[in-house]
Amino acid sequence: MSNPKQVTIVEVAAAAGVSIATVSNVLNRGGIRSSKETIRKVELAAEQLGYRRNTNAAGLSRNKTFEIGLIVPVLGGYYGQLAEQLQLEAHRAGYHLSVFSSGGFDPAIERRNLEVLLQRRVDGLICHGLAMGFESTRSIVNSGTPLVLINGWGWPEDIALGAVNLGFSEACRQSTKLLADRGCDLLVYVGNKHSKVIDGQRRQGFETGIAQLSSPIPHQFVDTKDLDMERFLQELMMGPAKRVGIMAFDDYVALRLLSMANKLKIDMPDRLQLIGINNDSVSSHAYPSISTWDIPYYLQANTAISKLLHKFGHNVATCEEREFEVPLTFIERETTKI
Amino acid sequence: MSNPKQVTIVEVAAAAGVSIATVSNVLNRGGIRSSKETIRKVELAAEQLGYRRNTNAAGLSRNKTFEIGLIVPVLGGYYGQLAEQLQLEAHRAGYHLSVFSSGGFDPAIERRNLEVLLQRRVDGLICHGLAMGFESTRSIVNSGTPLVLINGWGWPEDIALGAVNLGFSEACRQSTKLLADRGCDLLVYVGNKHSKVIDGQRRQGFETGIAQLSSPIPHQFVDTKDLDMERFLQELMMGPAKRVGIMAFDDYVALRLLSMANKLKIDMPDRLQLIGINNDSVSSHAYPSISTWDIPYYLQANTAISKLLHKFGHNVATCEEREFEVPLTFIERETTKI
DNA sequence: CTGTTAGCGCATTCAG
DNA sequence: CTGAATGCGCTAACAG
Repeated sequence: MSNPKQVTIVEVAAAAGVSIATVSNVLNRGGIRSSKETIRKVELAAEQLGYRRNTNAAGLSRNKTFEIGLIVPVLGGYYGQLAEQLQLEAHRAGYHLSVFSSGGFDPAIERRNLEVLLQRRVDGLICHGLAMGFESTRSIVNSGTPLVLINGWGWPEDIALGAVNLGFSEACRQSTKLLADRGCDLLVYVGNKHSKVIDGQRRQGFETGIAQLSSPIPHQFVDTKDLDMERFLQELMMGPAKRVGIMAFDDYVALRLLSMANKLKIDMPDRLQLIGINNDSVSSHAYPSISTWDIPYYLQANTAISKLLHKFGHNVATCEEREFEVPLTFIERETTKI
Repeated sequence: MSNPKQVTIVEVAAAAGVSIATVSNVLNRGGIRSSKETIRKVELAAEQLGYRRNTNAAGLSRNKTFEIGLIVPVLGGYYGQLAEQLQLEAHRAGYHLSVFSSGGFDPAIERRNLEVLLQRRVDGLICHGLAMGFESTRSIVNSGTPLVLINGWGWPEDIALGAVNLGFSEACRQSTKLLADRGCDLLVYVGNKHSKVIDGQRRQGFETGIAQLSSPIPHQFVDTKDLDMERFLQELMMGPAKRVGIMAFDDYVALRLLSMANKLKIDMPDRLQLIGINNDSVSSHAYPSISTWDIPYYLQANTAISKLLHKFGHNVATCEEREFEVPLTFIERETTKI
């Protein structure tokens, strides 16, 4: 017995001198109206007794919890921003959002949290960058709970309702063009294979961009993990390239490159140009400030929630496509401006 | 009717040819043992039918949810790290943690989330930097749900079980000494009044430190909000001080100062020294890298959860003090090393 | 309009 | 060891 017994509608009913059904009616403002008098009495009694509805009981009774579960890899940066926005959108629709972290792509934790959410009978699920594979996910989530993926490319229809994906690929594609236009004669993508699928999208966009260049430019791929940044930049500067353009995995990777460039006194943007992704606050506060791609959190969150609401039967406009791609917008700052 | 009807113990019982009570027993590994044979039958049936326990119903029935609610001002940086750690500790104790954000100290959102959590009958609550005042909080949380505060100084006993606070004050106090030792002849605290109570702690520690200096050093207070950093740093450099020591509100503020200093080509650490707080990843990746105070997340999370567990009746060691202060540890980096 | 009743899914006595 | 019965707090018909 954890809590010292909370007030229930039974007590409120007694205090107000009405039946529990009446209490339930007035307190939830259902279709049924009550007389002014009873409303007053009930509200007063509820107020005085400090009544607080037990939503678990309510959910049990009507088989609907008005809860949406969210699982993100980590509570910070881009994921955190998204979560905030999702919470807002959920609230707007009368739901609440419970946020869980998979502890940095840990499949075990992710799985546990998924299980917890399902056991809570959440009405819907939003998952970002599922670390588990198709099969694993399917076996867990086949209960009929609607699932919307964020940044989930090519997931089977029987698992997820749909997905809202960020246009990383396109952003990276355009970045190569942009860096080429700015006069870069060597292009490099500094990835992060830790975030497997997202890294894949970015890399692919970069490759596509390279292939579409009007005049070919040498390029290379490296990964943050096995990279000695200092040595890497030094060699770049001693190489034949007059101006190197780097597409960084995200703003944090960009910041690290930028810091090292500062240390090596590399002239930015003359000898080195840099583009990040996310428009994290660090990108604008760094010196020089980092050009980056901004994420339309509102659009992202709104479409994700809308997909769920639609499934719930709410009458909302929602895109038909299963995989909706939201475009990023370029924010030009000092690392590329010439 | 949101979900297309989930499997219940009734069906499992039928399939296994036993009663629901038996199912409940074997599935929850309660005190009561069952025969090997029934265990097998039940587990098989549950497995095949894809049974998943409805924790809401279970919670309703035993008046215990094994859920802990967490409210943080924002899902990112320090707060995010803490949330991750709290989730871990909660898991370890057999609870799960639902994370909510108050959307950046928004009292309305905070209040709504608190209410939601209370209505869900969470077993316990952990709140970080409550935006609402004493009275407001008391009126909401007086239901008997145990509440532990993080960074809540001087809260009345009838509201919160206790608090675990970070030693910001002490860290700032020591920082002044340190900057003085490094030869700074002007000390300034760049605060952030947006985070009222935390800013207060830091400022106070800074003041104390100043007062305790063996030989007095001129000092000043400014606030991030109404500060033109460029002009501010320029004037500092043109002033009489040979070496300025800045205690920044946190690593992000420090990064902004550092970036501006880089832009103005101010020599760090010779003419300007800088200390941040939080040991955020940016502090180590900036150039020059930022000296800062590291937060013992594990200790923080562990004591917070322990306080709750203790209240729940679990037999755990827990500190007696109502307000437990966890000390920060200094990480020296290039902005102060000479 | 208001009260009565029958569940929601599960845990928990208390008899067999 | 197992099962029938009761209740957790609330909602949803359905009667009055």
